[in-house]
Amino acid sequence: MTYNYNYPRPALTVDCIVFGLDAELDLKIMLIKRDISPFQGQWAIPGGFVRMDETLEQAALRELQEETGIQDVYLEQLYTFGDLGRDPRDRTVTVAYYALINLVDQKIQAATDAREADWFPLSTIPQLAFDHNQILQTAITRLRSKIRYEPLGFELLPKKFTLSQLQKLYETVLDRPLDKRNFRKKILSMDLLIDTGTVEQNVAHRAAKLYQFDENKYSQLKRNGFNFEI
Amino acid sequence: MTYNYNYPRPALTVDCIVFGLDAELDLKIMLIKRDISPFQGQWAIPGGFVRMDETLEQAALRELQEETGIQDVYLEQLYTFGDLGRDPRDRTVTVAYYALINLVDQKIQAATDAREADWFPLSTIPQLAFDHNQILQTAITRLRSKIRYEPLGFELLPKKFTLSQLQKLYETVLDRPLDKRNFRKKILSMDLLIDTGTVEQNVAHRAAKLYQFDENKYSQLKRNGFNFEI
DNA sequence: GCAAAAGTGTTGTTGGTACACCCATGC
DNA sequence: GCATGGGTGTACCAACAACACTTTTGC
Repeated sequence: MTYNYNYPRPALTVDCIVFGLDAELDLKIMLIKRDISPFQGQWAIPGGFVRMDETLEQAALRELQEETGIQDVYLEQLYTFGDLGRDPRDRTVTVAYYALINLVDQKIQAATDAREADWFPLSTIPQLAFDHNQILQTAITRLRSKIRYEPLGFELLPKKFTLSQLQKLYETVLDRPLDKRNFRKKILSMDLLIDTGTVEQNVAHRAAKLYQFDENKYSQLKRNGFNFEI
Repeated sequence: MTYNYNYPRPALTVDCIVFGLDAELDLKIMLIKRDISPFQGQWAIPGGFVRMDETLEQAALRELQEETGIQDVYLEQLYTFGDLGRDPRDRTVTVAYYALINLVDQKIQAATDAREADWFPLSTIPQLAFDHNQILQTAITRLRSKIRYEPLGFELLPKKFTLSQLQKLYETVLDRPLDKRNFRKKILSMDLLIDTGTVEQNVAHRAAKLYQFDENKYSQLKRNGFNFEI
């Protein structure tokens, strides 16, 4: 077909699944209570319209900043949803992203612009506005498969973390137990963790070593064909 | 932010990378010569505007049908591109898809609506309109990684194929040689190929057995946690 | 001294890789 | 009979899985 700019256009939004890992290593997502119709009073994931002068990623980052105060976050495009009935008022296509953050490092205040917002554990997600439950499901599936071959886990943990925390995170996301010795052997053999020389504080048992992910080394190895894998 | 439907909207298109495998097992993509501005006379991938009454996937299928005559094709969403300068005339966001077909089975006529269209081997892709080279690069990367853990290869081959054809396809896409005995051992051990009992015809050497991919068995195994992998 | 989590090696099994020759067919 | 690709097995090695006890620390 030929280009013709006078056809009616679908509305275009971005929406964002924000995964946050709390101090107890529980994985949560941020939801916002809608204060207007449609789906007034229902929970939804943060998002909003794409402006003419910003890229899709810029729009997602801006909405996150405006609605949740989140900044400097790992963000990745997830999928674009465009089914006909997904917005009851208008034809709306949304480009979904997902973000990964650590709730201890960032101290996100859930509600910044007076709207109600909160973190929900994955086990207690209510019915969401629009097709947001479907978007969430897609995000969980993506996270679950991608964390096995990309070092996404370190985006969810604090900068310095113990091997047990890392293992527990993988067990949470992959939803199955992992053998402690084998896990440590595998992770340490990749030689991508820097021993910070410090240990965790204020624990009622032997203090664990704190490690940091070596991003520089990883991106160098990756260029040479190395594949991260758990 | 609140919903407001009166903001100006970006134009929304779908574009599609069509991978086709020819009789010589060369991987090609379909390009169409643009007959209007912008990028008039340059090659581009098929695509066009999303209508208000069709989903994104329906739009991609319709454009493929209109511009290339292709029907009944494996189609998957690739990525959504929305950089500001990608269309010189207007803000345009495109949802890119990729399709996989076999050129022998389907006998695609490249040009159906009088416009010039042709199949290009990946080694001789010209400079394309818009950001279509970038989209193509993304599609090649996706195909290369996904063919290793999803049975995409069978979408590119004819329904009945020999093990050598399958191996050559994998060598083409992965861009490295594979060991014949190990490849056969691996593939046959998954027990997903049906021996059709027939052999290829008119070859000047020992005729190879023809196999078919067992889709039913695969989707059943997949539900039980089986992972295809080459 | 006890509770709680950190840390550490070995063995058996499985799957990957490397590798070379005979077979069937058409001409 | 020769050229062409089809088809087959074994041996070595690396990675994975299973598994239990000692160490450190705070109380």
